[in-house]
Amino acid sequence: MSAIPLVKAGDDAAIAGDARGEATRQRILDAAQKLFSEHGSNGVSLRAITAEAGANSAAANYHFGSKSGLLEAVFARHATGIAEERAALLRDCREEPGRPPLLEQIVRAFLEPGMRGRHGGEAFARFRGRLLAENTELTRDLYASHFNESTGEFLEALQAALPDLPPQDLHWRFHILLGSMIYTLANPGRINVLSEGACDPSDPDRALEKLVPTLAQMFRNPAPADAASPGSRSTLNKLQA
Amino acid sequence: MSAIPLVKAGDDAAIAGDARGEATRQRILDAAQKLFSEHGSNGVSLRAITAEAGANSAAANYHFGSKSGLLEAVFARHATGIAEERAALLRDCREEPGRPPLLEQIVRAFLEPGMRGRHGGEAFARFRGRLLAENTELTRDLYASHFNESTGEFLEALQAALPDLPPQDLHWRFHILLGSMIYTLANPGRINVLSEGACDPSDPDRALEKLVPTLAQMFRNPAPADAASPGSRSTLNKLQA
DNA sequence: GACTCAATCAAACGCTTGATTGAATATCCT
DNA sequence: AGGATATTCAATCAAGCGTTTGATTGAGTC
Repeated sequence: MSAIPLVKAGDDAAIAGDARGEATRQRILDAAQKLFSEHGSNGVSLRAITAEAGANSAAANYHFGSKSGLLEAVFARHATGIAEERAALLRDCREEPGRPPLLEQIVRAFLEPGMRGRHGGEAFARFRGRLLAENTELTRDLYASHFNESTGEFLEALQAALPDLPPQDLHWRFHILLGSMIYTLANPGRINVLSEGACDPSDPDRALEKLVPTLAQMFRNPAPADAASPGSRSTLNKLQA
Repeated sequence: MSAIPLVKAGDDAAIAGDARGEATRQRILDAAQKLFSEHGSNGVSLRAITAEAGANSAAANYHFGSKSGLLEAVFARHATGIAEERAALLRDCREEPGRPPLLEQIVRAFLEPGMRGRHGGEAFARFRGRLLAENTELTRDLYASHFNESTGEFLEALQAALPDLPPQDLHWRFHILLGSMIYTLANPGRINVLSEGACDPSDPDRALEKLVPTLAQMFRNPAPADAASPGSRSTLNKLQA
């Protein structure tokens, strides 16, 4: 009894488990994903999660070993699918019959799998956004182990499509892409009162429609002259001190 | 001992407060800013903060009333200065002798005050990033009350500089600007293993050097043809800035 | 020298946290 | 059917949480 009944990431164990156990397991994952995405992993108690899932308070520890084990499980449940779909879409870009892949295609191949469709949908998207913001060692490891490989492929594809863009600029523009994606994902419902409905990040389709062409075009812009703002810089610096 | 002018037996405890009290107050603010920015407001205990500050465990509640009171105080300490400097820099853009202000100037006027210089420097920047990610009602109110006004002015200035850009696109591009700024701020030390030093968000000067021209250029791009999603390829041919 | 009062302190309050236990119960296999 | 296994349950644990308390300090005022 005192031994660890923890069901490891083993898929066969999940299949072998009876229907009742698997059902509450999924309900706990759903509840955790929802509450984690709303309040962050530190803002929610295991009790609140199991209550939301209609399970006993000990159920989370039984099924996932610990709170961080539950967090890992919530992440892993959909992250793999996203990475795989990204890779598949990127492959489709390359195999396009004629010319080199369009930037819009590449950008969309990166953004779309994580922003809509299956793979948890909006709930998992917000969950990832929150997690990325927390930026603990655990979350960094989770992201790295699930996404680093496919992200590297996208960087290569972008560089191949933009041979004249210095790698440094390429990385910064990808940084901007990541930031705006995460900022979009993290927005629950709505944020920006100022936009008065003009910009609604909570609608994934609309967000993609706007982000993809804008970001693709941003990638396409030529690298700015490096000493781009010497004039404006000095005028601005005057005011300092 | 002291030459303090007669302090009316009044309520201004802050003025009447002796040097000892004000010093620990500041130490607590510094410690809270640091620890909040590293672990989020839910990830740090008041005890850890007061310990870091070298103060008694009750000191935080004494000086700030509650944990959220402390959070508000940390935020308010520098937020006002940032908003004011932003507004001042934006005014300078408008009063530029010659022609309409450059987009680069406007973008820099928005980004620079919050990313370097005084106003708390990197520590406060990370603090804001973390806070924005938490997105509670409190943090949303804090941001709205301190930044909404000046942000609105920037939106107006950008729209004036880009009269042909539809407001909707304007707001989405500003959304991208915000997202990349916050993503940059939130990065403590380092994140992206993939960039191998090509993109180091923890260096504010370097980040500004890259973000300002890239984002300004993004604003300057013409609005993409609106039928974006059905034929994501048809939008390409048009632009080759 | 008596008095005031912001500031500090050690100690405790009531409560929630993540985790564990052992008994009770459902499910599967032969 | 029956024994093994997997799951649920109520109860409990130590630890940590934010906050409150009453006493103490020490500089400033009368």
